[in-house]
Amino acid sequence: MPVGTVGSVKGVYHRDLKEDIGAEIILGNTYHLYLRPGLDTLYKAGGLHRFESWDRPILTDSGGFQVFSLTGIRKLTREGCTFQSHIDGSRHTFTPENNVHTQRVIGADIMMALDECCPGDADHNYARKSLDLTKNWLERYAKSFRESDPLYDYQQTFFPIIQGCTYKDLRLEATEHALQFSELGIAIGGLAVGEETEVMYEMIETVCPQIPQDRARYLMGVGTPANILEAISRGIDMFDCVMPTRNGRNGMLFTWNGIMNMRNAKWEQDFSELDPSGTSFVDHTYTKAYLHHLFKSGEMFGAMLASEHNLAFYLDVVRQAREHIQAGDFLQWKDAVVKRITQRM
RNA sequence: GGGUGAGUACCAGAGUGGCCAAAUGGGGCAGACUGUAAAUCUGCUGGUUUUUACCUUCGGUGGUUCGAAUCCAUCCUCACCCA
Repeated sequence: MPVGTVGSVKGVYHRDLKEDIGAEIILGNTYHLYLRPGLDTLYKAGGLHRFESWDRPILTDSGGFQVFSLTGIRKLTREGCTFQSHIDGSRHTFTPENNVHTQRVIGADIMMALDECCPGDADHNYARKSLDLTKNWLERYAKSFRESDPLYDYQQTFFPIIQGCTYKDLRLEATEHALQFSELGIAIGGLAVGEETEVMYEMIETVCPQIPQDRARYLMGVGTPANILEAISRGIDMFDCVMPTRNGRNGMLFTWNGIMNMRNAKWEQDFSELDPSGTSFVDHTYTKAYLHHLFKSGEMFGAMLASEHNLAFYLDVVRQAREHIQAGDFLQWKDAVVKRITQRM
């Protein structure tokens, strides 16, 4: 299984799309499909034949997180969630049922269940109710999935999402429930949403041992390169995150030697190559001073180069993680590099 | 030579007797960003001090006043107009 990214599918219709999916469909654009050694054959056996021939499978999110970030213009009910477009105020509704349909239409290889992303600082009572809603939606989603067929000539699978906020009892309950609907993989959601990083790691440690080894574990929305390595050490296989592109656009570069804020004055006269240990062509084609200049000047090209670099770096991180797992020295390697990559340059 | 207008912090530009260390932009310096309403947002930007506070600033000098970036006199500089 090659490590790869799904390119941006935001606003881009699948080449075989059979229905107009409408403009309200919002999809993330940086899925980092790191997969631990040993899972490769699983995917081939799972009937997702495109995984064999195409190293860039499509993964679509349900929109559950968008709804989470829409506080103020959303309404959650048992039926689903209604929200207003920030563009024209029009109302839209996500239900587990129409969400399955949408992701069928897009033709994602991996579809994500519709869930409620519970805030990291929610109390147990709220988290309890939130989890009940997510469980109800998951059951309906699974039913709708079973009763519908792919619209294209390949199989699709969906990942249920484990919620439960920062409460171990809820996380365990959610894991047991979600596993009933897990075919090839399962996701952990509702983390990195306000809680302490250590708490996030605790939740991963709580959940992962409950998941069978042959199931891919996808940690949604995480995170920094260090977060990713720590999560891998706790059993996670897949990630996605806006961080490489968003932070890149805002001038932050992640490298093996630490984090650079390209807007900082210290780079103004630094004509060394962008990242000597980088794997992207931009790392050896442009200088730190040039990128600094682009950001200070507000040139879009700076954001483009930074995104390119960060995506390449993220992929390098997970590729090397795989190699060290295979070599048997992952933990030792991880502890050494985490120190380096988290320092400020 | 005559006339009019203007000189405010790095830049532009408000302010026209006390609530002014001086609005607002820009620039500068830093920070944030984790299933993308995000090429975004936040803070600082005369000096000393942790804050209160105090000190030095609004072209120069000298006045008026309890108090001046603001009023008066004068000088300097710039812009425009007339000759």
